[in-house]
Amino acid sequence: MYVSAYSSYSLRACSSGILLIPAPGPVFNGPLPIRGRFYVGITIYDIAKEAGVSIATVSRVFNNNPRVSEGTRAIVQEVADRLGYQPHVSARSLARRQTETISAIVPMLSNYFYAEVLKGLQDRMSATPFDLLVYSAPTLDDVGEQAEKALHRGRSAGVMLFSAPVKGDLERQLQQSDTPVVLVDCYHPGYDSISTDNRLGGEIAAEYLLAAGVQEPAVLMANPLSVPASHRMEGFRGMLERNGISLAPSHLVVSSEGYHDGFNEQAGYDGMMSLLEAGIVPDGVFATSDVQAIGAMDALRNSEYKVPEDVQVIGFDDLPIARYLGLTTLRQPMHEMGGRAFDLLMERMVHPESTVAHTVFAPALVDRQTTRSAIVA
Amino acid sequence: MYVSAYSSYSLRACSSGILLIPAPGPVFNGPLPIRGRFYVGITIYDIAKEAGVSIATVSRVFNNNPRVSEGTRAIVQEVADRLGYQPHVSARSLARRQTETISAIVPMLSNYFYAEVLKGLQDRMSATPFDLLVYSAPTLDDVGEQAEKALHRGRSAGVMLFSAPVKGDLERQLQQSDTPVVLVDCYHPGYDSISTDNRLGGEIAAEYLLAAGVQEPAVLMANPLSVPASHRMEGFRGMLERNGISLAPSHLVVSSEGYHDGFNEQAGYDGMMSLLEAGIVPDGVFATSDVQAIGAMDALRNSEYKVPEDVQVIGFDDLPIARYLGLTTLRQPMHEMGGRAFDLLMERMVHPESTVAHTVFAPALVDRQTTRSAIVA
DNA sequence: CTGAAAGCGCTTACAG
DNA sequence: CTGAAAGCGCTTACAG
Repeated sequence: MYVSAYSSYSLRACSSGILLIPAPGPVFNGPLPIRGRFYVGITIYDIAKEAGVSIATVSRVFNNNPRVSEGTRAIVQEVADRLGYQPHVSARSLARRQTETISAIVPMLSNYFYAEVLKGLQDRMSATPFDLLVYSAPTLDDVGEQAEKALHRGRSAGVMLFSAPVKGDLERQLQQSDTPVVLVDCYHPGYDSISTDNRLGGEIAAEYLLAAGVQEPAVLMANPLSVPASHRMEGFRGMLERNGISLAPSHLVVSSEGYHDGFNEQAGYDGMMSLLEAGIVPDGVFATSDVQAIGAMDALRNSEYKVPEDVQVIGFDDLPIARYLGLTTLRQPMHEMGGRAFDLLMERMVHPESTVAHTVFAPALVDRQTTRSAIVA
Repeated sequence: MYVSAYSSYSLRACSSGILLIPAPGPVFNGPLPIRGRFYVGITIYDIAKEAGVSIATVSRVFNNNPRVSEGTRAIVQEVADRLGYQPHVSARSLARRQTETISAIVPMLSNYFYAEVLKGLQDRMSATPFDLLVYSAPTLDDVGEQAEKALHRGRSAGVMLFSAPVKGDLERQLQQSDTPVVLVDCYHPGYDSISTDNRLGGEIAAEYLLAAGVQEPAVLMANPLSVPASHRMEGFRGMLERNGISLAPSHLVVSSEGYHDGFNEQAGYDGMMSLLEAGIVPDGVFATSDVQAIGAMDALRNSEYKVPEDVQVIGFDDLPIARYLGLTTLRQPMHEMGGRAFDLLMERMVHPESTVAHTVFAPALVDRQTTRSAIVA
């Protein structure tokens, strides 16, 4: 494979006709639209003066307080529009003792599972006044650090914590905070949560592979610190055992990457290669995520094994891409999970004392071409 | 294909051992860790009183003001730690006239290109005190709406606008704002920007396909309102013409989806199918994104065409997944783009009046197995 | 090195 | 329906 190194280049007209401008050197001479980092702009005092009312009245019209006459409301509105007034968010938050932003702490944006869940979240949020702060926490230490920021006083109206084991310091952090929390893809008895039944998913995968004639299954697992990955594996292994087949330690390959890594193509590729290099050729592979399955299939292809003829492969997640790759997998309703997570958070904000609720989705088998049963049927 | 409908279920112990709790109904009886949506917690007044100093002094130690004696600094610190004090972000922003959050307006999180760029951004940001607000703007109207929120007074120290045509209302919005802006994957003479040379990418794709023996190329393009997609296509077509080959209108299929859709697998699939159904079987296909290429390959597979033997395929982006799919493509340095975008924004915040700079990356050809030259070589 | 005071831009009882 | 005033929790000259 050949990769020409990319480079950023400057100071020449490139093929697209865009004039490239180096950091120093005056090229653009038009008026600079940017003035600084300080807030300027007009306040309620400006519009109060202009409209001939008090600031209280101005504030009332912007808060849709009914106790403002139509007349004054109209003139305030007109002045505000003309001057391009907009409330200052920090001042408003401070005075209201309430903020309109919520935070999501996710292991990494470049994990497509999270991208999909966040998409669902955003779609649901778009009809609300809330803004979304996204914190990235690839390692367990990062989770604590980012949680600290997200739970900062006045920072978030609520936080959604993704895929984190809630115990120890993190558990303490959450307990000390008054911010509503919902857990996504993880569990703790004290907090609302939304997840899919990972054990059940593993069980379904095992049943399915068994029915498809697999006799020597292997598991490509992400980092064992990941609770979802562990549950998927345990469900799989348990169902195997209930069918009289045991999962040999040699057939369980675990990613050594950081706590929430191992959910990527490379880990799947490496895991599959390590199996193959050890002379192990399973006839069925359960990967704890779709991307791992994709990596594994690449390893199989490079080693001249055919999927599903030689090796059947099943993933987990059902990313949109899985469909176009013909990947058999267990679907998590990612979009819906994001939307529901937001609903739960709103519910908790409105009723802080209501009973904690856990929503668990059942994963659904999506039968495609990387397994044999589809062919048989 | 069979998909069992997933469902959320409640009130039974599921296989994973998690007790499912319905929304109403008391099951969790432990102490509720959540108390409400209002800020509580201790302020500088509390710690000033406890430490026997003024609030000014407390503030100074938290702002690392050197003019505090070591002794008082130590006691204030101790009291603050003991009481678990943390500054209130809104109060601080208001008083400082400055906020520590920046905003990114992206078409959609579920487009993996953005997920990768944002990852690069986050990685760079993690060493800074800044937080990231993510706005999602799938349609052109949404862009205006979200920009309005992101540019709200006091909202963002800076905003990064992704893939949006900066003209008309949007241009006006930016001009009226004092917030530093950097453009990512788009261009305007008045704002710092970072992008890749899309036309050049198209040209390279054309040259490459031609060299690989393609005689009847086709283009699978995203929505024509997308400037990057248009430039890629134009570069491709131009280079073809310079080589005496013209791109017939029948061989240019354009997605009819919304302004920033068409960058997805389904669009690639549908585009390829429409070609095939019209009896057109190109021997080379340039897709304006990797995911479109993946969709197209699925269509080809379903129609029993072999890649690259019958049809060569080249994508754009070089998502991590492309490598494991053997997809030949043009790489954009997504991670680096995110990091650089942040640097540009910081630079602009510090030097509001400095010359506008445009950074353009040259896309790099990554030669893999969906084209023939790799095999020939 | 430290404190009193004004101010950041809103909201919201409290009177009228 | 409207206004004066206090307050949200900080920061930052200004004095000392």
